[in-house]
Amino acid sequence: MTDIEKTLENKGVRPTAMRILIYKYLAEKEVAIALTDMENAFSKADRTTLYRTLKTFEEKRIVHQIDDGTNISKYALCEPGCNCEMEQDLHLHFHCDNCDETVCLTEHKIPHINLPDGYVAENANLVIKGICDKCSGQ
Amino acid sequence: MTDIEKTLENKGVRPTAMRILIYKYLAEKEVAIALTDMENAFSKADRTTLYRTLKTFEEKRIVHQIDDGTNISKYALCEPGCNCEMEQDLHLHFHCDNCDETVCLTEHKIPHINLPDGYVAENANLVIKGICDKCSGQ
DNA sequence: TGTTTCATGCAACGGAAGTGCAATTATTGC
DNA sequence: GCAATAATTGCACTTCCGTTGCATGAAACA
Repeated sequence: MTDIEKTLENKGVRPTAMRILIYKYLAEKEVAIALTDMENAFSKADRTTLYRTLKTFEEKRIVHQIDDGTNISKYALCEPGCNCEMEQDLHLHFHCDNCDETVCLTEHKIPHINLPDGYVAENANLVIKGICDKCSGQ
Repeated sequence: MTDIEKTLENKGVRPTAMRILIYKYLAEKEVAIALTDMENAFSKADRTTLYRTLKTFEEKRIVHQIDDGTNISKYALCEPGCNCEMEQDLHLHFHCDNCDETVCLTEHKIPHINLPDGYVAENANLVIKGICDKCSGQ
């Protein structure tokens, strides 16, 4: 039983062949992945399977969904021990307008914001747009 | 010539009847408006006209686009004198998970973030999700 | 082994964004 | 005012993404 299988079981999802492949794919990518990206990477697999796998992973806190302002949902693996919903684990994301890739900046947490009376915060999403290190470096 | 017509002309768009109506609609709403909302409000007008008007307004800095994580683009009037792209005018948005409305919190600016080397920030989007004052008050 | 539960694949739907083109309206120059 | 030009609006259509229903297949369980 591999590490990935253990991880999946610990999170409460059955480690099927497909899911292990998808997990591996997400693990080796350093950028957030859209459903379309997965379709291209797994041309044999069905769209729905990929979709539902991502949803399952999200539900079980294996990945977190990222909304980078492109109106396309993307996903990235959670850090070990991350509890996505907790304020201390909410990190910001960077979207490069040049290469169109989105990355997690996990070490940059979203600062706490004091809201007006009556507003109750439950989640937060901060996306910085600009040019990423790879694109600006050249 | 009304104030709205002057505003539109100053921003470089011809103040047609349709555009004045749309501007008024946006002005009297306190929440961010999606294209679908406009369709319902202006059942006589064509979707494309509304769509393109919003795009024109956005281009001319009359409205700013808001991405609240619902994967539906919404729009709200810019504050007078606002230059949406400038860091000092980037305010945060609040999306209520109960009533599904999104509001600008213009007095709450997005805090400056120090990015890793090589990353160049050009824009930022911060959305807090939770329960708004109207929904939590009851 | 038979039953149940879960995962996968196929087909289709619906919503939203976007585009091409024709028709209409406004603006400009004469 | 009138023709020529440019901008705006409306209609039809396409594309893309997210999502769901249903049938099949594989795994777990009794």
